[in-house]
Amino acid sequence: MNRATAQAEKIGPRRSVLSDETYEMVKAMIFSHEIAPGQRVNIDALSLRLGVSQTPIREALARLESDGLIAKEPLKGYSATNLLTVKEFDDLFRFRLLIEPWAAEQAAKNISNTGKAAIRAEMLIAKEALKFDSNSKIEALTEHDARFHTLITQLSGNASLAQSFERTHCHLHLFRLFVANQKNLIEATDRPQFVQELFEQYYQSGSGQLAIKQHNEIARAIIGGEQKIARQAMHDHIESSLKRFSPAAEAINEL
Amino acid sequence: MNRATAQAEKIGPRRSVLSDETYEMVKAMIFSHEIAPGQRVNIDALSLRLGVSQTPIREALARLESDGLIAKEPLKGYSATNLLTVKEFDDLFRFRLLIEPWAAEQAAKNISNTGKAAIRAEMLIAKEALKFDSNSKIEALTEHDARFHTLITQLSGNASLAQSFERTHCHLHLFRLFVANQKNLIEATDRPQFVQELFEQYYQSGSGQLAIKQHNEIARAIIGGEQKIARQAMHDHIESSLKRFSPAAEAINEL
DNA sequence: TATGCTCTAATCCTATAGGATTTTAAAGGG
DNA sequence: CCCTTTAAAATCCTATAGGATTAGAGCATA
Repeated sequence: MNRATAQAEKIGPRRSVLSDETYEMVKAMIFSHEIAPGQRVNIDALSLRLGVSQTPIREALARLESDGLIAKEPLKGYSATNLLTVKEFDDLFRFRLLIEPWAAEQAAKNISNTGKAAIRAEMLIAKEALKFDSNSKIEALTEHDARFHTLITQLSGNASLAQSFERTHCHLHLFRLFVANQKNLIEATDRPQFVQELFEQYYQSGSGQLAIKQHNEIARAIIGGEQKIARQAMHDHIESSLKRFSPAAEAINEL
Repeated sequence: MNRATAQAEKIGPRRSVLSDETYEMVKAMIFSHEIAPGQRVNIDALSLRLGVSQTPIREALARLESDGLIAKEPLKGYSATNLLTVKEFDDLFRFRLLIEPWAAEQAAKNISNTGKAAIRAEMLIAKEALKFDSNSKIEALTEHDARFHTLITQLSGNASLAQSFERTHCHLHLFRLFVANQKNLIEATDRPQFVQELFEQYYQSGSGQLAIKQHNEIARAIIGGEQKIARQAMHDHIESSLKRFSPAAEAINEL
């Protein structure tokens, strides 16, 4: 009796296992620079911090290592991977240019009613996100961007491709670049002018609208089943995105 | 003193950590059907079988899950993933057609002397492997194939692409299909004739030579810096490979 | 026969101790 | 003052036992 009662008193039965939750928590910590790039990750400390034992921590870290978010040096320990170098940044976008336009084309080819609904719903969220102010807007837009691109790779119907895109974790990497730049702005106001401009120009005002506009074009093409247009629109969008974020990567690498 | 001596008396200092070795061991067990597709993977049993404690087993399984080789059902346990369905098989090759021809083109563009040497060395190994008999030949050729394609994705210079290819584990999946077919042949000699033919035709006699011939063409083009030819040769090779293996996937799925 | 309960087995998670390795710091010699 | 050697601390990695929770089988009852 009292056992059942005790269980009912909890917020509810645990659905996912502890290691999965831990994985998400640690990923979020990396996302938000609570674990900074390059920083050592102490298992004991994490264990205390998250209130779980070492076992789930280890499983989460093993998965994160497989994802390329955490690096493991045998007998030394784990540490968060560094920010993308310019080369890695470029490779990432080259890779995206290889797979995402094709994904958009296939999505347009195979689009279903549920697919259309999913795209429309996502674009509605984006429209709402534009109304937010500064920081929460950036966060909301980043999340929308991640979901939008993930959705299209899934709608391509190719599981290998979708999984491969997922594992690039490109939005996490881009967001980390953003946070790093932001931190630099706060901590060092005597930075070159161009970093200031970078922040204003590429993250704040016009950039959000531009990305959403491009997303809308892609969405329209896919929903309309126009394969070639969808492909081209996605290609242009990624190239535009590359140009927008490139200075961010370069600025960090020059420090 | 005696500590140094004791260390020297061992076969050598352990380079990699136990969890890494465990990862490779379990992967090999999946590779060879010692852990059959769909079979449950018991942590305790593995722990006894490999002579290591649960901790490294858990880490290895977490990574294998991330690789898509093992599936985890929360609070139920791990199990090896099933063989590729025809759809997954098709997706995988479609994805390879997307990235590998481009990789070959880039490899031709950026080829260095060390790159040339690596390709030549790999093709020499392949030449030797052709001399082996039946089963060991197939194994040697599979391993060569894996190394060859991995090498080219690495020579593309694009880290994202190389990593993405690596994580498809395509050769492991293809080899599992092969083993499954072979097992069927042994255990059920009354299978339709076409499976017999499949085995003879696609795995044994001419197939090895054909793949090596195509590899040689790709190798020549890359070493010669002929981008377009390298691209086309890789494209044709993968399509040829798709046609060769496709019946294997279909035969298994029809069981 | 179908439903509900109990019990067993399996699995996940925790806790803790000890060996192995690296890093840090200090002491001594040049 | 600086460098090398040595010792100690910190950290990682492994091993093992046991509690908590869940899934599934077997059995009783309507």
